[in-house]
Amino acid sequence: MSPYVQRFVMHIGEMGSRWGLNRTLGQMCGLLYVTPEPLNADEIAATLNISRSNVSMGLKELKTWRLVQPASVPGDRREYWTTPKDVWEVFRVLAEERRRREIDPTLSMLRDTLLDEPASAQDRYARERMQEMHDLVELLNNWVDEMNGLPPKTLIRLLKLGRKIKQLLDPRRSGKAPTKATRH
Amino acid sequence: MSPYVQRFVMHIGEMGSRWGLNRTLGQMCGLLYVTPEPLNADEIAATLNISRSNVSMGLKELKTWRLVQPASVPGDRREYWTTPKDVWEVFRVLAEERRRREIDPTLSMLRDTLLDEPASAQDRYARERMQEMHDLVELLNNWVDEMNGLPPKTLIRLLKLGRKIKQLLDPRRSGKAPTKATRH
DNA sequence: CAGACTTTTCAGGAATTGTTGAAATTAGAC
DNA sequence: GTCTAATTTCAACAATTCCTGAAAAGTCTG
Repeated sequence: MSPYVQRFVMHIGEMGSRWGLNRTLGQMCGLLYVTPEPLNADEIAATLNISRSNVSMGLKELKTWRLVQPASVPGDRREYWTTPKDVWEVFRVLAEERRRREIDPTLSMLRDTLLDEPASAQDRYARERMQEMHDLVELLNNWVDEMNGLPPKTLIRLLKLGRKIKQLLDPRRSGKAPTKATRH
Repeated sequence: MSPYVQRFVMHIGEMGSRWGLNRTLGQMCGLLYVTPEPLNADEIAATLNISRSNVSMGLKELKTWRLVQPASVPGDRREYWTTPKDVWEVFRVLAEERRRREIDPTLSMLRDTLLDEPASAQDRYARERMQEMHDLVELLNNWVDEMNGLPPKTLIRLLKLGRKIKQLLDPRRSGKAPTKATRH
């Protein structure tokens, strides 16, 4: 591994732990992402100086993250691995998986709990807070879904617009008919 | 702690570990969020069945996350604590802090590395991948900054629009700001 | 500044998470 | 089917993270 690549791989490894992966998983991802050809497990182990079994377990977990894809090399029985090379794809997958792990369980819990009757003033207060949290999470979730359905080019255009989007939105209440009478 | 509140607090605790906090930190946040009045450290320790010193360390870290605010109770020397009660505020703070911890360091690393000359074909390939990653992160970062500058109401309106925003983008649709004019 | 009360620090132990080599399993070639 | 190479599993060990009680450091009051 050249120093150039190493700097990147080691950094991604360090960040891995902040991203719900761990150092090794991060390093594996980083390495596969910046390596043009797919690598087999032994190559990964040798490059990162970790055991073969660690690589096996790492790949297993990375599969559940959909961050790693098998590739076969003709005439070689071993399995080769790589990551999606389109960074937008990586980002999308990462966002989806993180939502599945970090948001969805909480949304379920909130839904369940909100069905129960609060039994005291304290519970009623708690319920209000939970309702607000639920509504916010759901709003964001839906929005992400909608954005995901957009063609990438449109999405990029939107992102580049940034705050200017406000101008399209504001001057004469435009877009969807406001169902609630907000203000005149 | 009522079962109603307990369910919420325990869940947030479990999720805490997936959110860069840990179980205790999560529980503390959850408890303070759904409790109407600020609590002092002893109350937190007693409610969550953890040691007083653990609470002290937890509060220390939660302060660095800006998730916890001091509140003083007249005639009581002890410090009382709460979280912001506006869930949007919590969300905004959380997003900022996570970016600071999870994104910013990587952006720096990418900038630094991209200044270096790649020395081989492999390095040049790696550089391309890094450049793309850099550009994506920067685009998203800028966009988040822009959105943060928007008044909350506008932001909510945007989020609710979802994919329909696309219609506003399309120039052919109707020259200027395409108003559907459903106003009375 | 003494005394009472509160918060913070920190070294050591507990718990959790990560890593490994050896053994078991799987899959392909013959 | 056997033989061989590749992969996966798993129990034990290692490393890291978390939690605690005891002690130190603050802080307010008179």
